[in-house]
Amino acid sequence: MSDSISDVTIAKHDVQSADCRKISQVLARIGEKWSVLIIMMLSGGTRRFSDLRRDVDGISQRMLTLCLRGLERDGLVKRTVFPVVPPRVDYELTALGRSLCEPVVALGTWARDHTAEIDAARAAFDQRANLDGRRPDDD
Amino acid sequence: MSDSISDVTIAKHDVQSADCRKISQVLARIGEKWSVLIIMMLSGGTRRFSDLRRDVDGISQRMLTLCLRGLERDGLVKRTVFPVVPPRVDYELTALGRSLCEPVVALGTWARDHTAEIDAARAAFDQRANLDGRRPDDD
DNA sequence: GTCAGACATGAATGTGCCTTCTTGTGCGAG
DNA sequence: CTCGCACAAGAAGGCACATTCATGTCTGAC
Repeated sequence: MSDSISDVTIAKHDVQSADCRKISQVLARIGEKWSVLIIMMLSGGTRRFSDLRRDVDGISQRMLTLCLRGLERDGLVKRTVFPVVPPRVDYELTALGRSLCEPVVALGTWARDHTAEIDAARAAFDQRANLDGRRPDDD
Repeated sequence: MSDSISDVTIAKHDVQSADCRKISQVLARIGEKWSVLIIMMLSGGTRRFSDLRRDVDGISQRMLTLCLRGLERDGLVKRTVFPVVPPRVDYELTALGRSLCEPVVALGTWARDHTAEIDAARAAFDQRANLDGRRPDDD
């Protein structure tokens, strides 16, 4: 195994996996618990903090703040502070954020269409694991 | 706020957010660190454990095992054990797993195309945060 | 007997998201 | 003065994924 062959192989592979790793990072971010909910809500237009808070079932003020901050940091969301009292803060998707909606919707469509299959697979897997009392085998 | 209006509003909203939550769960799963790498590798055809181990830079035997088991449980991957010594175990995408590749690739394309923007947004956000020594404002 | 190969798993630890609870800010109303 | 409003943030703890290290399994070769 000469260095030149090893370099070529690794270099080629790195290019591929660098893409995959970036995918993975993006997925990890938008896969955070509240991200998609919030992105999809903002896809309908600018919303103020309290609107979002009320409409996202189960989210706390704290989590909403954190999530919005993360999305803002990624450039997906724009935050607008109004110099009024009581304070008012609006959030809207940026162009980047809006461009993310399509692939997210596509993935969401896939998830919705295949939920039953995934759940069934999990149930079957767990049943096989329980029956065997160990790792299920295919032999 | 009568019960009927409240019920209608909540019911309608739950339907939407139930979808979003399922999306979020799926995203969280495939957003796990190694999932996409492994899915995309298997998209090229059946691979044996040790092949995957060698080709995924940085993954340990342990993490590969765990990740593959998770994907198998979700029905995305099929595991085939050969009754030979030394042991041989092959993994391949199921039809479900293959159907996932398209949306994942679409999202990956988006991520690759917008990496620079996200990175720039992050840098800008962090710089604003540092300059202000506090929460950046848009006023 | 030991060792190797290929894969799976147990145990302990680290990390980061998630959550709850609490406090802070800046004004106006009473 | 206290309280309310709308939003942001600090502190502490929980939980699950990720990691490292070690061990286990089943055979064949030596």
